[in-house]
Amino acid sequence: MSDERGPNVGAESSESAENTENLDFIRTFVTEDLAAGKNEGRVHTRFPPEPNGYLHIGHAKAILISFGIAQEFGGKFNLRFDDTNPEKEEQEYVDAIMRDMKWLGADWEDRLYHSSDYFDTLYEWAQHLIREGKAYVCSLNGEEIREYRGTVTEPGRPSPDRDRPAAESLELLEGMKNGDFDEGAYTVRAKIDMAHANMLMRDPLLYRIRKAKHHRTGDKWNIYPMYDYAHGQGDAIEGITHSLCSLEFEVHRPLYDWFIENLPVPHVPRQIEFARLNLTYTVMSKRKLLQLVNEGHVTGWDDPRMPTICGLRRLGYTPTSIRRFCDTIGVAKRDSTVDLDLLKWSLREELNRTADRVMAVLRPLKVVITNYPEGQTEQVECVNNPEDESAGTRRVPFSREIYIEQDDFREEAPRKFFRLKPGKEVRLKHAYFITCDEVIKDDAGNIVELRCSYDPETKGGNAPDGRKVKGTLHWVSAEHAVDAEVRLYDNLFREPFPEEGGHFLDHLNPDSLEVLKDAKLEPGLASVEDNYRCQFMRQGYFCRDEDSRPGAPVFNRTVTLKDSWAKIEARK
RNA sequence: UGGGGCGUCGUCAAGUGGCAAGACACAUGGUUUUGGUCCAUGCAUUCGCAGGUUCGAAUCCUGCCGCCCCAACCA
Repeated sequence: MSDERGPNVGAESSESAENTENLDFIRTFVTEDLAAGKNEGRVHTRFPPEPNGYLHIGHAKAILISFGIAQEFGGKFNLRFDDTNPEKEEQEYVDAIMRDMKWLGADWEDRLYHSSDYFDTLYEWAQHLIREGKAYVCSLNGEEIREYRGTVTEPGRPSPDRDRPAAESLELLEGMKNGDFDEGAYTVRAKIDMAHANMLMRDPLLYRIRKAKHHRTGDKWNIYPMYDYAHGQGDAIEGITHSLCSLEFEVHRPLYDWFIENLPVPHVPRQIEFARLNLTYTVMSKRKLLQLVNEGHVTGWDDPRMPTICGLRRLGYTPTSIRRFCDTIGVAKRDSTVDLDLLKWSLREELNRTADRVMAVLRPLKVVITNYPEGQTEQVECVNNPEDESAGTRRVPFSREIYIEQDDFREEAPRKFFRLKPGKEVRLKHAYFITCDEVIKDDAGNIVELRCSYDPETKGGNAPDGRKVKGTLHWVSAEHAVDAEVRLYDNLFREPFPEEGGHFLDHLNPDSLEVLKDAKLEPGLASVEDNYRCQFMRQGYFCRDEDSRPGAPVFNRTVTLKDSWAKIEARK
């Protein structure tokens, strides 16, 4: 009951101490805000994607941080499409983003919003700023604006329109909205400080003229708000308490706060920035991902080699493993690049516990068991998952002719090679011990078949006389095998940092995909559904691809098993 | 260069004045009908560097070094 820490350590204080233990810096801020009584005790976050590309694993981190915090603090989580640039945004992306977020488990319930929902309010607020003398309509063109802005070391100069009377600006704004002017003729700018050390505060743009059709508002608007003028206001309107974003927006925060302070917003949100995710052996920028797709280096956004959510899903990753990964990497402010091995580990960790073990021969080598009765077939009992007894067992046919993996036989093998070699005995998983008696070769000297003999006493894989074998091989009965295509995926890039040292495309891994057309699967695999995940025993975790056709299944290798034999071999 | 950030094991990441958590990776040994899993052990006398304050510093102070972001009518 009582310990030696003294009477002051009550249940309450030790509990709160536990709760603040190991919190990342954002959760610490949220906890402090709650303790200070801010936001009426509410926690409300959001994810604000621009619908101009597909979500990738970096977005998954951001989504899971915002969604996770809302969940942990009993708060709410919104999805808001930041659709302020009609030229780049498309419905296709909107649909894909929602699909991927649902798959990840980030539930926005009925709170789906768009920045474009706020265009009317934003317009009124722009009028408000003009009336207050805090914004004006500027006639400088793009080049001039840049010129007038100055540089990081020199202050800018005021626009000649900076002191345009409010009434005149208001009228011009009305004209901009109505489409009276050409694109580029005018902009609306906040009047802040042309000498500010932060370039973003040098009279930033609120609106530009764009006579583009918007995927939601159609032709209603001829002007569209800039990111900085829309984002924080959207947060305020939705009652977002903690607006979490990546580090590059840190310099935007003074402007974010300026708008909140100078507009009649209903609520004051707080922006907090964290470091975005980088992963070894891949690239994460939308531009580069788009280039990979457009130039045909991959088959599409959902190519299993892509770090996109849909690519990872197709490769065979699970939502749970991605959540686990994001939990493991944590949240901080320092730039970092996470080892791809950690992502792979997250998947293996889950699938080791949950995936069925099945037998599949990727590169078949025929074995004839000469002393096994011709025409006989028997069913052997196989454990589905040694890590989970409740997964049960299944029966797999065994017969005189089987396939084993080419790699599992060597005519000349080192003593450490535990697999099949002439005169040696190994175990066929769940079946019998066999001994290699003869190697059959074609005219070119290629090994085309093995003649082996089995020991009928070893059924199930144990010898009554207690003799042991070092190796256990997976196999598939030739007569019963299901033919399949298997796609062996590897890292898209061969360098851990493809963006360093030359062009990233120069570091593409030419062996990122190997297609095996002649794989042999155990019969049960003929009838599984797309996306079915399992372990191909001794080889890795695989997932049935959507390219599968009746009678012609296709499997993707999601991740290999750890292979310490390969390591030993590689050392030589 | 002006401003804004950041520097703790190979990679992430705790720790915020009391004497370096954890995870991945790696290494070694054991178990094993997956060379998988699992188990055991090892892996930063040191926290970018240099001074200083202190009984005591990764944590406080000073200076320096390095890396990232900002000069789109993109987000």
